[in-house]
Amino acid sequence: MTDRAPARLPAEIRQRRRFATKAEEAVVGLLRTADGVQRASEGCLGAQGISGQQYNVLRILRGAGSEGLPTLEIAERLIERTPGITRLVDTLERKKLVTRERGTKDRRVVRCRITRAGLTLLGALDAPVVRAAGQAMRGLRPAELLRLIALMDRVRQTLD
Amino acid sequence: MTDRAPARLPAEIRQRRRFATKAEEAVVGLLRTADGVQRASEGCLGAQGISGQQYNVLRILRGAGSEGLPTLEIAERLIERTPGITRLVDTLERKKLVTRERGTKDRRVVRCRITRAGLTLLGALDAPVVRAAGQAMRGLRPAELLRLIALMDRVRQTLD
DNA sequence: ATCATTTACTTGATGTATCAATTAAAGTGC
DNA sequence: GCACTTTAATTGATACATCAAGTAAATGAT
Repeated sequence: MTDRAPARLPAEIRQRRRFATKAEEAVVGLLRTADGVQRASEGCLGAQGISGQQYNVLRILRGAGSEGLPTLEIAERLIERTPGITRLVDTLERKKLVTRERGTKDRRVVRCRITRAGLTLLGALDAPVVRAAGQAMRGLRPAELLRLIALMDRVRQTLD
Repeated sequence: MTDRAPARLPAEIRQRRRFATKAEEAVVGLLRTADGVQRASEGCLGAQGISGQQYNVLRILRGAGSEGLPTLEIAERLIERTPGITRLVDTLERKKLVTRERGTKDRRVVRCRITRAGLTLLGALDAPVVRAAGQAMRGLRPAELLRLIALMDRVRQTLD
């Protein structure tokens, strides 16, 4: 028995290599990081009893102003795409956070608007959400944050 | 009327600014990018009739080898955390892709193992998944890919 | 003018996720 | 040995997501 023969392998590398390629490692890293960041940054929404998707719909409608937006345009702007936009807006309407009315010119479109109550709710969340985002990203210095943003923008440009 | 007074603002900036901070922009970018990349890279799973979470459980169990893993250890290693690990494994057991047996030493733990069928299924997915990841990340050059991975690792280190 | 197509949403069926509460076994203190 | 806590996993209630199919209005083609 010579000492050139490795006695035992560390237990962690029984999987020959965790990722076949760097692209795969990046994909997993992205999903993992997004899950953690989402958890960290959406924690403060629970206090107001709305989900992340509902919050994003409200933000989109606030951004759209008093003209509101057709239902499917909200879906297009959402962070996570969903075929369930109708029921998502249903929920917000039940909570009196948005209103809907069928268009007069084109009677197929349903225009959604945020209510006063919706604006108030969003107002109460603005500061906590910004604070939570800052916390979630505290591991990076400003320049690194910019680099991360730029890299992800580039990834998205080639998607679809 | 001097030309120093701006005549009108572009319509897009009726929302004073889209993000209050760069951290918030990064958080939204992360969620958006992850959603798109997930869609792109998990598309190939549909062919085998399993979800991304199910696929990840199978990969974890393949990595664990023949000893398998206790149910909750799978949950800890998952990309996206879930309280629904029991039912996730239920589904895989129904599909005959994993087996479960209660431990003899500690009768609380349930040890999960991947079956031959599970390994075969994973084997059929390995190449498509790597290919899809490469496609999803084709917007970045190798050095940029490494930088993205490193930045996200740093973000995760400060989470929780 | 009529019919086919597209667009904008809605609905039904089914599956998956999430939270809180529960069971059962193991460890801990005395 | 007996209560007390912790750990591992399961279950029930309810919400949310997803897919396929459907409705109704508008648009386009002949």
